[in-house]
Amino acid sequence: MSKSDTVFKEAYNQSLALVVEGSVLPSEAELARRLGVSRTTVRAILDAQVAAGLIAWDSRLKQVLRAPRAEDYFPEDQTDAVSLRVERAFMSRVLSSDIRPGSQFNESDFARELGVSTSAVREFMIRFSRFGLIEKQRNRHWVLNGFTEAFSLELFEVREMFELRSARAFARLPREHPAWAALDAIEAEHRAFLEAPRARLGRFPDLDDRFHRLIHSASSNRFIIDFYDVISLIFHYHYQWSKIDEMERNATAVREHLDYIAGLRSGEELDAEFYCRKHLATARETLLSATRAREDARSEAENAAG
Amino acid sequence: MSKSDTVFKEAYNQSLALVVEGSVLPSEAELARRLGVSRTTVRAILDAQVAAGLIAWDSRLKQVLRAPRAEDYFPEDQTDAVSLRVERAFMSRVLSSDIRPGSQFNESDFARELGVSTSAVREFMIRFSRFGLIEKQRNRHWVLNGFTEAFSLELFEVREMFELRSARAFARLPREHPAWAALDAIEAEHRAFLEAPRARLGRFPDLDDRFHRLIHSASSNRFIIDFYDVISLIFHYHYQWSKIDEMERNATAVREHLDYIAGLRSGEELDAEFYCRKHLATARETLLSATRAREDARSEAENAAG
DNA sequence: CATCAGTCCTATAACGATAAAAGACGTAGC
DNA sequence: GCTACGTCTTTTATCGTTATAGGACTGATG
Repeated sequence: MSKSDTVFKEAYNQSLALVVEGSVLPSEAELARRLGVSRTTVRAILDAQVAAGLIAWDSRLKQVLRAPRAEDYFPEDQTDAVSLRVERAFMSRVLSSDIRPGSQFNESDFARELGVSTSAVREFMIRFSRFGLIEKQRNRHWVLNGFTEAFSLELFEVREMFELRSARAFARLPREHPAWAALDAIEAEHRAFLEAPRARLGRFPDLDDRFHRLIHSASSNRFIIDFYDVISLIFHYHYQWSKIDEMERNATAVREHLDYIAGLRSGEELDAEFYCRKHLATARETLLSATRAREDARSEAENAAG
Repeated sequence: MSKSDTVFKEAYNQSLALVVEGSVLPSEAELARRLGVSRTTVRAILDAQVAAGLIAWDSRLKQVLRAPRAEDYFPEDQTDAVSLRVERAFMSRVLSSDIRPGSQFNESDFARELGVSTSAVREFMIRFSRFGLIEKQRNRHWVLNGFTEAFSLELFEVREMFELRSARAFARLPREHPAWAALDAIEAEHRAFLEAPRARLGRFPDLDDRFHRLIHSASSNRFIIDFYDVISLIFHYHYQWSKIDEMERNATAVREHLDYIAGLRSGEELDAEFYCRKHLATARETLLSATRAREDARSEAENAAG
């Protein structure tokens, strides 16, 4: 095989939303813009829609013939890039409790298990090594460091430094800076969350991510902003993994965010700093308790085995 | 082609230092340890030495027949891993003044130019992207951000945060901690430098690197320690590129390091912090002036061309 | 005359293959 | 009984190839 057609499949699925009976599809360039792909891919999608009998396509006229049915969609698992599949498989392995820190990791075994090429795994490992969970010596195997308590502590030490600095920078931004408008919008989303938390269950991680990224962007420092990718990834998988008390944790975080936002708005750097620290301390504890639980589970399993 | 035999060639060249007329080579395992390679590679080296008539090899006896000559060595450019060649070529391109920030970068052209495969370039780019000088959008080309003044400022902002924290942590280390002994050794090297700077010309970058890495290690934080790789790489190529006033700059840095060391030893965190800040300010200025000179050269060239 | 589609070329993502290097295991020699 | 060597297996580094996606150019169309 060669390059996978996940971009095509994902965009094809998205494009079906525009296929409304009796309507006419826009120009290729317009479709390309809306779907976020190139015109080449759009043309491939249109060809496929013709083949499926969804549309009639003659140059400028793209007439919808029938509404899409469930079987017109590509299965979801085929729409993710190989790299994403590798990432997910890898993270679920790292987050699972049976990884001993310092254990070796084999590229080709993992590739075989997932049904992808060794290069795909290899490139993932290289990309992933900046997250501090794996390391390698030249010409030797990769070593899994394990998602340990030490890792969480080190991660949060840097996060605190970076976010405090960013929060202070944010508080100093001139009032006409677009970041304030973005903050207003995010604050509104938070209030909506408080009002109907149940309806928005599972959508907090995304909001959380956007909130913290906005804060970090005020640093205007690519290293600080990039570092948030590490935190973001860890939290992304962490949320998926530990669903206990989700509602309560989210509610706490939302309230802390609102205080934090108020602190930023006050223009008093010390206020911003105070609420920033407070929120980070909570987030730190949440992550640490999960990390400890996993480490306990692992050592217990080892004792039982040994 | 497949995996390159640079490990073999490099180790072969090194092994020739042990080939002294009339002597006998140690065991395979011992050689492997000394050369830092596997026994497999050692055996390949011994085979090659036999083929070159350098030694007679019969099981445990490895009798040297003649001293190595100049032509017994592999040329130096064949002893570097492909990845290292890619790195060097890439850095000299980024550091050269004719890169416009935001310009595109083509994997296959670069691969053809260097005579390596596209995968080699690709893996390098992935590895290198954590240095903040390049970026990519999915399914699109790489973008060179350029080694601009903004880059240097952002780099130093983070460096200051990390090194100050590390220096404070260092000052707090208990006196029996091995880091203090390492610091003693490095201090002695600095004093030797002051006494005979000319004899040690060109060897300061290595000393500088080891000194700062030692400081950073006191943070016990993998993210802080890893970040020093970024700084180290930038400085490595920067030193090679800007040789003006080298002696003077080195002498200043050595004196600042000695003050910094004294500050760490005093046990007063404020002292350590003061001299740390002072040294970092100098380093920052040095890098910035070089960055500005390069940016000026570029815009001048562009004006001349436009 | 701006927007659209047809066509073609180029660059990237992913693959599988191969030689180099690492490493494991058993046996021989001192 | 330890150390060293012979042999074999496993794993990585690097390569070249292929299908997909991006993008540029050009003529057609309203």
